[in-house]
Amino acid sequence: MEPIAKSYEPKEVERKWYDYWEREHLFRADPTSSKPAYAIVIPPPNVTGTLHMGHALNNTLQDILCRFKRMTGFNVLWQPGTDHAGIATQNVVEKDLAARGTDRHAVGREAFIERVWEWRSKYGGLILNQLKRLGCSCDWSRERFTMDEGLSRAVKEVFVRLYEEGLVYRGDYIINWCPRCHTALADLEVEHHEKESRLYHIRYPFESGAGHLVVATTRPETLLGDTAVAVNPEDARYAALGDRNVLLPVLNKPIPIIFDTYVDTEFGTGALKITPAHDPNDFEIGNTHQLERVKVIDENGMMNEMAGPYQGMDRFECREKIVQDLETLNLLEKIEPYQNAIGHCYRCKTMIEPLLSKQWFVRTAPLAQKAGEAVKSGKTRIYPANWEGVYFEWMDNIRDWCVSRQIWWGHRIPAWYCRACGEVHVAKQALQACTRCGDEDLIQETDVLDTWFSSALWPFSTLGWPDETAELKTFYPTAALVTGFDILFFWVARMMMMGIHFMGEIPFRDVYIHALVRDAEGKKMSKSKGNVIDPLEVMDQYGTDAFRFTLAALAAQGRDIKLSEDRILGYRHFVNKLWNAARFALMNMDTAGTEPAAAPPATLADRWILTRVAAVSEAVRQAIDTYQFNEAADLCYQFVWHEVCDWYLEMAKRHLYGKDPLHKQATAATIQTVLEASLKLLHPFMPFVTEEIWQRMPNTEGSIMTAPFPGAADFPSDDAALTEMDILMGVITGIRNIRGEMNIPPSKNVSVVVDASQKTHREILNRNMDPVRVLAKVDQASVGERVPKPDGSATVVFEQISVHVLLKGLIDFAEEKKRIKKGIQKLEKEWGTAGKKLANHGFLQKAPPEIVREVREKAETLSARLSKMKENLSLLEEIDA
RNA sequence: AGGCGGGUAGCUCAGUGGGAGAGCAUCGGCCUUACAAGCCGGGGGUCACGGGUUCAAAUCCCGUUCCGCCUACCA
Repeated sequence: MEPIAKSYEPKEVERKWYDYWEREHLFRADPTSSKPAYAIVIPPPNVTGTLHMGHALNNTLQDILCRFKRMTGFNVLWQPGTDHAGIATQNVVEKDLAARGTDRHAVGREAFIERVWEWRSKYGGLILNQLKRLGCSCDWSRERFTMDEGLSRAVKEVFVRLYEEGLVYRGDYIINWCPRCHTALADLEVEHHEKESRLYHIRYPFESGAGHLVVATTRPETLLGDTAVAVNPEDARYAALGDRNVLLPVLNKPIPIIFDTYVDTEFGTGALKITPAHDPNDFEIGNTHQLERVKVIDENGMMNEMAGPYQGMDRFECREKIVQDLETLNLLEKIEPYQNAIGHCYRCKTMIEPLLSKQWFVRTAPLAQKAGEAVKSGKTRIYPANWEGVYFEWMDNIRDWCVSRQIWWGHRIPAWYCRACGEVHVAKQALQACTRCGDEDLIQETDVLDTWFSSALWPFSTLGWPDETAELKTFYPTAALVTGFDILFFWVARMMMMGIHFMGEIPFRDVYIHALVRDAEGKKMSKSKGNVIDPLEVMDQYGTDAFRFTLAALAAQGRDIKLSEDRILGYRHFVNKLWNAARFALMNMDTAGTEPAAAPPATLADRWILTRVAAVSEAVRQAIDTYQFNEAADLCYQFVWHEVCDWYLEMAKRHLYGKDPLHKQATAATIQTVLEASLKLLHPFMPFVTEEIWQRMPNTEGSIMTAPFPGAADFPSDDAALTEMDILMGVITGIRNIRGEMNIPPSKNVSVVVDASQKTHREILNRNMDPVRVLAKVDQASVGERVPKPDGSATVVFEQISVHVLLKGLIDFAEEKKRIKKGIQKLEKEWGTAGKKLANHGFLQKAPPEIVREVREKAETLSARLSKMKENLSLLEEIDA
């Protein structure tokens, strides 16, 4: 292996180790393993997709979980794959056709679908390769696609079974129609945007006699399809109307006035025009009153033959014209500005047209009830828990799911119609003949299923269902699902419903909902806003490990992530820090040898760092297990940088550079232990750099991926070392503080006199004066009891220890007095609050005893420190005087 | 309209009953043989505002305000 470079260069390293992991089959799951199973199914990215920040975060978190679980002894399956993304993919290929001057209708259905498959085989793997760059440890040998043979079989099976159970039906309903995509959309696929709009007050003349009824509407063009006007039976204004008719303006068609409590007397004029074929509420009212349904707008958003003189006009054009005509007829009372939320297609942003149409639906209520219960009972837990409320809200108010789509790319609905008798057959395969009339002329339904129908089966369809496979047995239910909240309803809720219904068991035990990645201003990243940060560019610039670590460190629960490049830069520095720590360690292991020393590590630093690594390992395990990725990342960061590098390695240098071979070896062995542990702790976050270093280390075997994750039991813990080290750090920091404030250059050594009133403190310091000398740049040092403050010294007080730094000729008395006064002020404030508490009877009586004891001890320490500092101050003042 | 989340240092954010923290930025000192992508030290906060509960509140409750998001069939 080539000599270790001064700074970490991610590019080649990343490719090298990813290839190695794949070559060694380290991502492979084993359905026959005796280890406990841990499975995650990937939220399948669209085949049309390219990696964006959302994917990067989502998959980084999953990879952290998978790598962590492998290292803690689980048989891990991370199931990868892609989604066929019906409308999105069809749009892409259609755009391509348009560029060639043709369209799908000219090409024909079969040839078109063939083209989509071609497109998919050419570009569909793009995002998966990008996931590999991110380091994702998916079991690629099990890659699935929602349209592949096995999954298509599962889709058919589910559809047919639901139909047989009466949970799938076909019927005439108002659906959301996208006139551009030419398909029905589920309620969820409609985005509502607040729009400046107008409320038109239109006069509907009475059929008989004079006068009119004024109706308020935002959509005057739909009046052509009105089949009634409704008022509230409680509304005194209209009580006398009886069963009169009004005349539909322009068309002069008589329509009845009906009474329905749905009508809000407060809104508009209290009279509501009813258009059952073009409004979901009107449709419902039309049903109860058995009104005729008159469709006046067609699938292209154009007025049809029922629209009389307006036939052939676009719906918006018609609106303008009809308003003009109403004005001419003196039937327009007024126009008010109005704001309302209007539905748009989530794919193409075209305004939705509610349209009466024959569609396939899934009856969701019975499925939703069980899916709700599974979370209520805690069988599936949602993290963070506040999403449970959102989940319940949706499950409790669920409406039937319109699953048919009038597009070509997708699972064609397995239903056949008999041309002769009209019988509908739902079956897994085409029938030879109609079972009712025996006719052989059967035609298959042309609609396909909503993309989310197949995604809803993902946790079991990918494992081989409906066959009873070893995979299903081992990995279902899966352990965790990691996803963004934006698809909580689209996907998570539906997987719950389908999983429980068909597997008889929840699809996953935990659902972890992570944040959305926004730009540095907190705006949603979008191409149109131009504020998109491309994860691939970030990886190029900063390295994948730094990027992944940033995402993890920012992934606090319950808050969106504002991604700023500063943070990524900061964590790149951390990667480099780790790299250099390893470089240092490796250089010294070379010279010290790597066999564990004969004598156990005896220095305070060794005992301390091993105790710390034990505690940190445990804390990191806990944090990852509870999805606190930011906590885990931060623990690693603080530990590696500020404990291992800043303190331990600095203290270890003395032995490494010293002449005692035994100490040298013991220290090298501890460094090896601590470095190995650090690498393993960081591996789930930074897979590449940790593997690179791991492979360079002596005495490591195989990949770090298969190394056991550190735990508390792996290291000797020694609580005394923690308190001793606290003392030592306090003294060193104190001296450094004085040096800094007094502007003593690092090249200049100082002498110190330590006055410690406690015997244990004196012992600790006497045993560890060498590290103090090195780390605080001290030449002469002595420790004593009740040592008088030397002339020309600056003093820092820590616990009950005074450290006098001799600064003959260097000291600026005014500065020193200022410094001490500042310190006294700070302490007095703290002492004040502690004293207040202790003077409070309520506190002494009601606070837990250990808290009271803590405060009391603190007050004592503070007061001892304070008196020492004041003593110092008065000494200084004497000298000054 | 309803619901949810947020307001903590200049910036980005942790912290959810007992010591206000991190990273970046900033200021001062350092080319100390792992690392200047570094080392040492300093400064900086009325924890949005008002009330309440509690011995004790950034943390729990109520209200106000600002920001963001989600859901919704008042035309």
